[in-house]
Amino acid sequence: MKRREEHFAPLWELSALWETLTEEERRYAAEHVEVVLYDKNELIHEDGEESEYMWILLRGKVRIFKEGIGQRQQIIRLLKPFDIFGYRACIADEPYNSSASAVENCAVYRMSKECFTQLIKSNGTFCYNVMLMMATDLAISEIQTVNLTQKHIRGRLAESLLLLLKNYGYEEDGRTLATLLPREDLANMSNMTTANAIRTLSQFAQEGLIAVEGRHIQILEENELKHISRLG
Amino acid sequence: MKRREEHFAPLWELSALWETLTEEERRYAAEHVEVVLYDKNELIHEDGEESEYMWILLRGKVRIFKEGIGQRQQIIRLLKPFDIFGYRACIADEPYNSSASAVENCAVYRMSKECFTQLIKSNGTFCYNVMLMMATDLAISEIQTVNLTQKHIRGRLAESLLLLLKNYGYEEDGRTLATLLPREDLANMSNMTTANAIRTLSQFAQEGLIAVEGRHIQILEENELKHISRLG
DNA sequence: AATAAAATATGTTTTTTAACACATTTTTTC
DNA sequence: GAAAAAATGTGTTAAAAAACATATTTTATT
Repeated sequence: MKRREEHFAPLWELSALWETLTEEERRYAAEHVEVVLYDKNELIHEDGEESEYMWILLRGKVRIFKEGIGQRQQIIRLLKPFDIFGYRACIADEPYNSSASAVENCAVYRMSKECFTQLIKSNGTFCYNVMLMMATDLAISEIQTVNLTQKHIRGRLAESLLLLLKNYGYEEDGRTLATLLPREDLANMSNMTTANAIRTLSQFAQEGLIAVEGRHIQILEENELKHISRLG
Repeated sequence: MKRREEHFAPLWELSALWETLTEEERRYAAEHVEVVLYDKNELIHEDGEESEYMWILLRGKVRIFKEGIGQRQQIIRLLKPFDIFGYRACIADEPYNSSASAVENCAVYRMSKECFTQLIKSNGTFCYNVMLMMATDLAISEIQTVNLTQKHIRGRLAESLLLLLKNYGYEEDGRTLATLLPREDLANMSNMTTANAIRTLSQFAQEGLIAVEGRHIQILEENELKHISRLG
């Protein structure tokens, strides 16, 4: 658990959300924020743990997940730089409702719960923007529930691949997903066993929809994947 | 579609949420709210439709659901009087993300989107309370995703029965659920086919966990149901 | 009250997916 | 760089749940 200090752009230059802070609030926030580094697969917060911080991802990828029955975990969302997490629990002043871990080596800003809720209370625009973010997360969660419960394996995996594309985009070649996930994570996103994720991925490759080389996945037939995802 | 006017307590006497409005805001809200009556099974709003109102349930029960593949519908939540709905879409200024229909004859207050968002913008405490509500809904949605994807049929049905108990409680006899739902709704809550909901309900009755008489369901072994729900 | 429609109940078959097993490859660790 | 551990790939079997079928009961409609 190395926790070196490092330099990053100030909070208010990261995203539209933090721009809404006043000069005074910026100073206040800067005092209550610190850089933390996490190693690949390191746990950032755990489901059920008392909430103490909210985080802003600076570098790397983070998975938000819940453990279900018999250690099976469901990935709820994957984060990219400047996404925030842990904010729901801070607002509700409840324990975290899910766990977060680093997909790869990560850097984050960590802000104390007190600071975050204070900013929400003092700045209406900021509050409204956080609210909008939560409204988006709620809609996504409800859509995801139906996707995961009603679609078949192929549909669920296609959905996950398209989600990765939407979230992280392509490498410079314009075809290879800019995401290197182990098959187990793909399975945990798609509510299936690892063996079935591997098998279905092979099928997609055989059908020429994707090309697979280790964890590098090329999307060859996006429209066909969309079709499979839509049908179930 | 009968829409008779009827008298109900003013908004601010309904729940803690609306108490936070100032005198002026109460007058403003009262002007933008109207009573609407819905018949059993009548659609209140539909997934994908442009959001125009948020609602406060006054009398009856409402189901919030999403249609998935092949007309299968997933019930996301069931509402009781003074619960609000349609607010997420209004805040995000998006189309509704789910549909709402009356489980039984219902009365609601209907408030225009403009009024609701205006109140949120003008009243910080009110805004924070709405935010708390959304934080709760988000946590419930994420828990529900894992429940519905990872538990087996018996676990999912037990879960739904316990949810009905928690949400609507018992009749005067202290044993019979104060909820008369068709088996199809039970199935749609629990992510299973109607036939399987009926079958599993019969099994539970045979095992002495519940007693069934038409749509009246008595909970006999709450702890055992909790156990089944926990195990999956 | 008669009829039609919808809901409930239950048995059987088929499909889907998890579980298990094991070989092979890749990645970590010392 | 060798050994150990983890991840990938694939076949087989078992379990879970949907689909289908049909009878019966209840509820709605005229």
